[in-house]
Amino acid sequence: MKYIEYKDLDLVNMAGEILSEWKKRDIFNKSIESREGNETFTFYEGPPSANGTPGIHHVMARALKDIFCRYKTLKGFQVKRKGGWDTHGLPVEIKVEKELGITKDDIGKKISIEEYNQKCKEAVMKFKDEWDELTERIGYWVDLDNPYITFDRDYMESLWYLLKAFYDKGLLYKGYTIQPYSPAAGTGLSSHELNQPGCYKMVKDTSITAQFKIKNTENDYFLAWTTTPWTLPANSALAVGKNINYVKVRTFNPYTYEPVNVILAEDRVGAYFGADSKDLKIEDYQAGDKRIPYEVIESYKGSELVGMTYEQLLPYIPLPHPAFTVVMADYVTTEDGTGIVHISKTFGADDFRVSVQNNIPGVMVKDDLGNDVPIVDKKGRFVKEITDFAGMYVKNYEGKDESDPAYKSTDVLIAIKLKGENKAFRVEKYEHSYPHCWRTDKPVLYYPLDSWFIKTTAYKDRLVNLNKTINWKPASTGTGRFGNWLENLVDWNLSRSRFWGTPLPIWRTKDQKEEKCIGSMEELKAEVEKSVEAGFMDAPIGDDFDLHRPYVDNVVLKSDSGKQMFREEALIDVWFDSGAMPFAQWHYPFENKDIFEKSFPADYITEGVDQTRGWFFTLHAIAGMLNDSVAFKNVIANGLVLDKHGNKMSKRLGNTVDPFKTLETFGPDATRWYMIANANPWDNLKFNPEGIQEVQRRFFGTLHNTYSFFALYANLDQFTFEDEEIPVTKRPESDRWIISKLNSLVLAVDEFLADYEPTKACRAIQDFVIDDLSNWYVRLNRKRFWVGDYTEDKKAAYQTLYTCLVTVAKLASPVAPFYMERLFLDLNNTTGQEQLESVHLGYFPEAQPALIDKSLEKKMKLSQSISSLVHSLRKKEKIKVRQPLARVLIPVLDPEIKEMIHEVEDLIKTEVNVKSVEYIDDTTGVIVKKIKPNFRELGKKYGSKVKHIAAAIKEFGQEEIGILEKGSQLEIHIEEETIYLDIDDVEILSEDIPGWLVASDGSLTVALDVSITEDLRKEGIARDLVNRVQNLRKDMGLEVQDKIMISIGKNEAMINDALLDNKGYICRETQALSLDIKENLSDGKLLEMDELKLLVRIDV
RNA sequence: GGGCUUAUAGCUCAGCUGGUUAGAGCGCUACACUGAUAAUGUAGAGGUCCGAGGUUCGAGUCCCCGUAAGCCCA
Repeated sequence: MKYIEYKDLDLVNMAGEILSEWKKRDIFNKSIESREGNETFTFYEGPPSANGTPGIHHVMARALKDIFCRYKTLKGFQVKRKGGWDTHGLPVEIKVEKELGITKDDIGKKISIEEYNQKCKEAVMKFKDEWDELTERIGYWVDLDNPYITFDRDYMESLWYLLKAFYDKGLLYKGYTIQPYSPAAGTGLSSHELNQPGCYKMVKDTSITAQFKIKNTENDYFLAWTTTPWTLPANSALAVGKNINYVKVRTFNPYTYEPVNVILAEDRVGAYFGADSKDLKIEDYQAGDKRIPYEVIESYKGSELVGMTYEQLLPYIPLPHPAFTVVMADYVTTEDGTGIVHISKTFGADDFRVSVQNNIPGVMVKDDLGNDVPIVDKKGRFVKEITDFAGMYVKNYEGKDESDPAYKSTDVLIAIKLKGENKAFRVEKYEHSYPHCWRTDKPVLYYPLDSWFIKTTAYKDRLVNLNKTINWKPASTGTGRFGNWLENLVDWNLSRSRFWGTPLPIWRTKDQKEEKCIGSMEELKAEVEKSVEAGFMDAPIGDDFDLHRPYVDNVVLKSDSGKQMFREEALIDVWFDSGAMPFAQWHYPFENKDIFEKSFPADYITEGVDQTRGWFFTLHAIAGMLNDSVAFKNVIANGLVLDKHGNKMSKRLGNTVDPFKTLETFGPDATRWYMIANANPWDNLKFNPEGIQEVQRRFFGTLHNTYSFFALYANLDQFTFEDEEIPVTKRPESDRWIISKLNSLVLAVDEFLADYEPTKACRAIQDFVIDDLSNWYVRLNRKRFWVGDYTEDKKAAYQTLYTCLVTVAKLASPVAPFYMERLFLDLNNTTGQEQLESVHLGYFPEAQPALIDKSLEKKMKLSQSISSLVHSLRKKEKIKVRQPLARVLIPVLDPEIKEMIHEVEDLIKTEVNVKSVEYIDDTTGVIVKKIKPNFRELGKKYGSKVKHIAAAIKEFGQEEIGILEKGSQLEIHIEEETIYLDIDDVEILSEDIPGWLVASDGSLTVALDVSITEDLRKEGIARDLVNRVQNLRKDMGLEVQDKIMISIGKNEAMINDALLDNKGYICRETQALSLDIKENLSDGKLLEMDELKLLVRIDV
């Protein structure tokens, strides 16, 4: 059987062929089945949403998932990977709304919820086929046949189970958050609705800078500015910035003319006090003066103000301490206002958050049912407790004519009241952008709305600690982005008021006094039966009951006291869906308990860094709170894929890359390799197709060339690895070297992949293939493959190269699964070395440390450096490599180095075509040495004196160097101090050999003898001839193994001698049976070699 | 506004715990090689290591303040 020889490398078609082979032979399943009973490695697939087409970044993400699953499979683990689809949520709904040309309001009116949800269900899998195709074509092995789907009843039942588990632990509660709310429409608005064009409008509002009197002072006030004066009755705290500087200013209130001391940010003084008032004297002030004097009398850091208390501004509803305290908030700026921010817990999202963090209560009143409600009702009116303004709309929701001169907004009325009470420092109209309801065009309020929460804060410390056990790649995402997020955790708002999602399984009585949380289908059925008995429902529900809206909404349950219970309207956050996948993908705990237990937590997950607070968090929170465990042990948070200029890809800019086209052009392997090798996956990737091309040419091209080289000659020699393997120790030095390098590579790649460093692994493989294997080993050993008989040496060469290629195929197979499969099969199918039908069913190569010879690697490095230096000298002297030279001289001071070079002498000699390598040591006395300070050593010993010592060392001549080399100490004087230097404090290098042509690199120096003797010249001519004959052979279209006869026209004696002296060599090299010099050669070809002309004829 | 990341040659990236000439590949220029040949070798040009300060005998590397870009959150 022969190795397949290829014309050229077609990575695209090759991948297609491999793909159909895999399918035909069911290789993916075999890669799992063949590991049955082995230790498992658990991977969780972060479910994509198939309602859009996949992009190029999905290639990156999927490659990253695939690489480690394949690697672990090679390491013997059983790696099951269940695919999944994320199907619920807002993006789906919005897309459907758009398609149907409806808005949220129309749902339940123009279209029934039932129909609408049906549309969503259809839409969400719209592009599933494209996704599946991409997954397959990039070689991402994942079980697409049995995926988990978040809208499945079983999946949702697991979600209900989990929600009930939270509920039973007392971790699921109803509270409120501050959300955009439209009193005119009587509904909350999502951020998506707020982002509709035209929602934000410039409006002129009355803004007030209010004076908050500091407790236990005569007339000291904090100044805080607001553009929503109607929230001032709800003020319960003031916020300052940590690093902002504040000052106390002595001045007068412009409305009451009373003397006041006001505190505000230093940077804002200019905005409140005119420069023209600067020179005025406090004492000269007369009540009513237009210009008011001021004087800065004290200054504070923001942190110094924290904890100070003040009197309630509008004391309608008293509150206990710590209300009316100064707190710190990160969002305070000095761009406008006073640098002190008024906080009303019930009417601002930031305010609410800061209040919760500081235990500040909100200003609230009791409603008829005894529940806490804000001081503005749902219609936008002040409640009766706000006596002065009771029943007044906080904004103009009743449609009053604002152009009427008598019209006064509530904000203005509040301003008037404050002015009168010496509580307003400034009142002015302020134009700013403010959101409006897209339905009613009326201003939006930020308003507390009911929400269901998971009390994540109760487990904050545990979640923080569990996170510390997770191996994050990169680490900073774990400690920084994710860690900080956990440190500042707030309760998880689960509620979404939408239609297409998992309904919250909680039923309540009308009076809100009784409630029930349902955790399974069985439980629901049982409760419904009770309800049917009680006459609340007509019929029981079956096993096929759909848990979606509107069906669950129609379920009315019976409370313990016999009352009707209705479902709380909320759907849950879709992130709960995906975060629950470790449980729900197995329909846990209703089925597959054992599978779940074996596959929890995950060993590895990876998604984009944008998932940090999405999937990564919800996985972590659910697992941490319910199972007291991490959900994943290792995680790669990969970066973005940008266009080649570093811009974000977007449809609008038209710089997106079609993954299918990319795969069609470059094939999956080069694409994957490029994406992983070019930059660490957690860095953003500047995607440039030219980069893939380079990978294709440089890495895959070189590897393929190496294989082709091997295949060509191995086929000629019929090498199929049938013979005994020659012990590595018995192989030539260069074989042992590349085998040593190969084993070092195996260790390195294993280590990198185990450490989730795919980029380093790729680069190591790449360097090995290109530099070590192709450019050095193969180049140096070419002759062994094509000259002479099938000797032991040749066998060793084949075996060595084969081992290198097959090992590279295995090492690189996780990243380039198609090409490496091809390479492996092409090799292994011929030799039958391993009983494997796929490289992916095999095992990761075992490194044999005994075969790693670091000193040999070092030797080879030396020979490479020396060769490179000689090449550069030849080049300088314009002596081509074909011309043999007599000798290279290498000055060596270190006998160890000398010994090492000596061992690779032969290599050097062939590589640079010289007859001998000679060493010059000290004894010859011709070497000029150079001395350099060893800063690392000197720094340790002498610290600040290093500079002076270095200067002294620079002055040293050969004599001082000699002293140190003998092992004696050298005494030098630095600033009246005597310092004894020894050999370790310096580096001694040979620099020059007078009268020779030298080149040096670091500590290596070589000299080349460039004199060409007659013998050398003759040999050069012979080599030249070989070269020309080879060209002729090629021109004649001869095969490598074809034999020829050479005839040459007679020439001058020297040339004839040159040819005859080297006849054996010439014949051997050119596969010639004879070489004759003929007196009269008529029909030869005239060859020009430098200044020579030869008439040559070749006969087959 | 906050958190995190990134910034080194025209481009893509290395640069370990600080050590004195900052590297590689691609690209460019020149030359060589010519049975791996749409390959390969050698050499050259190309750097205020984003900016300003600081620590240190010594900073691309450590600290601080900025600038720009990106992501997430407000």
